[in-house]
Amino acid sequence: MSVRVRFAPSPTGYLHIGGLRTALYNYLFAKKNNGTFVLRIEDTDKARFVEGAMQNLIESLRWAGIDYDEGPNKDAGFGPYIQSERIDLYKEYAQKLIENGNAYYAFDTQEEIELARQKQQAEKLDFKYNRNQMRNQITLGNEEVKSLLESGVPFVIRLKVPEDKTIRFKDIIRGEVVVGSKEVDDQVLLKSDGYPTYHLANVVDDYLMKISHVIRGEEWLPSTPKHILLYEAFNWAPPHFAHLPLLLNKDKTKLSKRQGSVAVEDFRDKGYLSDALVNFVALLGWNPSADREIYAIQELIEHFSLEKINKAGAVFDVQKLDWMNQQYLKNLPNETVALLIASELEKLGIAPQPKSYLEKVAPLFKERVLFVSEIVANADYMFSQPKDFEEEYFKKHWKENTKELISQLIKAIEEIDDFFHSAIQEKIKQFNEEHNIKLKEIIHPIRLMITGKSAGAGMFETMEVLGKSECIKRMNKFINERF
RNA sequence: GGCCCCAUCGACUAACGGUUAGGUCACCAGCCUUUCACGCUGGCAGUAGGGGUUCGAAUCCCCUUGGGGUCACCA
Repeated sequence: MSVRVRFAPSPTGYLHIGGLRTALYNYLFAKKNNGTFVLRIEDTDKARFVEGAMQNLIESLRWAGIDYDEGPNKDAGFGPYIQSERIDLYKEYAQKLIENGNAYYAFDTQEEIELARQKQQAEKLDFKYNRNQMRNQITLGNEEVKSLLESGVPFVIRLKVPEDKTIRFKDIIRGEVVVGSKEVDDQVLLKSDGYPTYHLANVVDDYLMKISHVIRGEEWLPSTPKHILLYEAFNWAPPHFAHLPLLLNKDKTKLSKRQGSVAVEDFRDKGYLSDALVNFVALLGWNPSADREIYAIQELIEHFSLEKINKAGAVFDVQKLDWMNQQYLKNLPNETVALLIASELEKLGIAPQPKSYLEKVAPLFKERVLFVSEIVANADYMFSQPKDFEEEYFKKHWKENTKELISQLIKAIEEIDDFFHSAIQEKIKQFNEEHNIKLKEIIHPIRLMITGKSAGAGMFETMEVLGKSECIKRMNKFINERF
């Protein structure tokens, strides 16, 4: 049997980080098994329609490097992949369940259901739709139903859950799960607006799209018995199930936007690299060996297995993600980092710099920051003359004789022909020997004058990149304006 | 509350009955050093509790406790 999996998000705005992981695991499983990764859009809630949400979702997936084999605009014969375009299909299948006695029409209004709910709550009972007391095909009889239907009153179709039956299914991650049918409500399958509920739509689609493995979040575990019942009602073989542990907030509740960013696009905007995010998220709840942290997507695919997925939820803690981002950033080619710096400059409205220049700036800073944005923020002096000078730094390293030394040093620096860091270093070393001073005594004042800051990349390298005349200009300017 | 799921350092995890319970992030100390980082070395820190089973339990079983999810004409 060929492996076919799907990621089936509801387009309600953005791609949730938990959704990213679900998509990723589906993707990894598909690729590992030479299978097919399907994207299906579950937009059966008209009330929650969000303009552009689907495009946004697809864009986020693409950014993360997760491309779908089948889905919107990529029909391989199982489409359409957008549920709102499949409405007739669900009606047709709901009808089949009516015919084979596994579902029934119901005409209760929202108010009537609410009333029944309150009544049961008053008696301290859990709410369950009582098919023998409500207005439906069972209490009304077929004749009455027929005329109601003809008169055009709104109706829903509900699943007729067997009275007393033990429902069992095997979850790849959790083992066997057993639930009594008493615990399962007569779920609405077809809503009064003619749209299906999730339960009907996902079962029908998974069957029609020949999905072999349903890999989804653990929040679906409690409703899986309903789905099993539906497969049985249709007389279909159910797919394999794997319910993923949840991603958690720091307080261990289900990851939500109340407690921080959860949208993939937010992480992108903050400057996280997609490879780092994917690597990090992959290792939340799954780990191939634990003796290594950094895995390229191809390696994730090679090692992936559903059996090794953890059962317990995983706290989403960005500390390790930040570290991972740094790891990826410092291993990025300079040309790539240069591009990222360029777009960061543009974002801040700073004048663009030549590509060749940025490629020299990149290696100086890429391994000392977590994000590219920090390069621009911390090393602003690489893009314009420093305006502020750290006073503490000045006090600490500027001595009585420093000014006089610098005047002479500038002359020495002017003599350097090939302004490379090695030559600069050599010249300064010579200068130090002549004046009988240590490197420490001169390098900090130089850093201060040229960068204004106490922290930065290697000073000789920094000088090389800035260039001889710029360095001299800055030193003269400092001396002239300061004293 | 009913039902379901879960439980190893602060966080992510490894150990598929036999290990001084390992690694990574974070934290602390040191080294490196022209600052800041990177890097390197070391340290702190965990099997929720109680019963079994077994020669032997983090690992298997039961109970307790704790946490989470879910109970819509939302997905």
